Amino acid sequence: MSQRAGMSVGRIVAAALDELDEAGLDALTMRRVATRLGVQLNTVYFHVTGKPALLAMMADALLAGCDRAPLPLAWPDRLRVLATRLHDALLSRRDGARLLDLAHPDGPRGRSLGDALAGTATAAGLDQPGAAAAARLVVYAITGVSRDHGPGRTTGDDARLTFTLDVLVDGIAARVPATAARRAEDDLARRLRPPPPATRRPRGS
Amino acid sequence: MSQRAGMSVGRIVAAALDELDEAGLDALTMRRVATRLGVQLNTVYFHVTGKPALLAMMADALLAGCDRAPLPLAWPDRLRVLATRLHDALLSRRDGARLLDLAHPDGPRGRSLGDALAGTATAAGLDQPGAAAAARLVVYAITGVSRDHGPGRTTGDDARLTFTLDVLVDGIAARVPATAARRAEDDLARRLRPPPPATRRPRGS
DNA sequence: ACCTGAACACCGTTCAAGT
DNA sequence: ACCTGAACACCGTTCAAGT
Repeated sequence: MSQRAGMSVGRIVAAALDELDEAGLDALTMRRVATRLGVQLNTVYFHVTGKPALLAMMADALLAGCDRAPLPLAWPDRLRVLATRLHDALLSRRDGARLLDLAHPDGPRGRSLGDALAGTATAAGLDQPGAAAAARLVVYAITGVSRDHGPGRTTGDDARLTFTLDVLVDGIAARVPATAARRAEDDLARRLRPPPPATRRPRGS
Repeated sequence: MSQRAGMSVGRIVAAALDELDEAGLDALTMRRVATRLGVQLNTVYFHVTGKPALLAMMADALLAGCDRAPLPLAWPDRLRVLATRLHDALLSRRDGARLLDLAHPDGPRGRSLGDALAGTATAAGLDQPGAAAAARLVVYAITGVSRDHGPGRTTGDDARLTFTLDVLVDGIAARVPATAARRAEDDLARRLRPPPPATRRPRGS
């Protein structure tokens, strides 16, 4: 019966994710989270505004690290890696995909991943609204694929992810005007050339 | 206080959809549906298994007619028309997109639309698993676009739908092997030739 | 500031009847 | 068969205190 339970938002979010894994999204309850933490219901409410806020923080936590590790430079590979990491993240917890589109994450990790995706589409040569739409489209597609990915790992599931990524990459590539595509390629080539060469001096001077 | 209220599943689903329009998905309650029908709560439960079943039937009703009216023969146009109709259907009711991915519709209209989309992808030249994946992808994308479509009609919303459809059509086209694409084109050309010519008789007989 | 105990106004679902 | 009335076991959220 200690007065101080040493509670924190971080511990609450972690416990809520564990409860999600065990009980599923439909059975996820503020009371169950409190019970799991060995604490009174209102202790949770002291640290967290309410259930929607908790769900948003859970969704955001799920996306942690999706855009952390080093990414390939070429935009198609980068898009594939980002999308695959999102896919893995959503499958790492039970009902992860349902959680994501129930409470779309405005948190830092969600925005960071969205920015990384939009940046990748920009690198492909899309303009700003196009890149934003492409980033959303990737999230829609991956969330859907993850949601329908049954708990029993069917062999066709990886094929569906691959197919989806192929369609998206080819579709985005086709939306890039020829001039923008060439400029994006030049950008990439310039970044790949190991030492950026100084402006060449005329031979005789 | 009439004993017979003349209740039916159809009236209940219609009332639930009206209640959805007025109150939104979060406030949609079995009791509110009953009240709207001027009937006791358990009258609803007599005709409907439970709330999940009602939501599924609502989602299915939302999809009615998406694949009814005549469709263009060429697969890109057909895909665009089907997807646009789905988009319109999801926007025709408040929280329509959220309803759809909360209770994905196994009902007849949902399957019918899914079959129409898969058939369109098959007409493009995709094999069976590819066509199924493409059909799902279209639904994921349109649902996402519709969900993020704010209640205030922004001018950029139609542009986002167009962009999304462009990416999907181009991406699907790129996934079709060259031989399958030519066969699909031949199929279409054969169907467009107005009178199917009888097998030509040898000149002399 | 941090946590408890108790309550409020709901909710989905079910049970026992009525006609 | 169709509908009512009343209840059960919850739920998210809040209020009034304690230390």
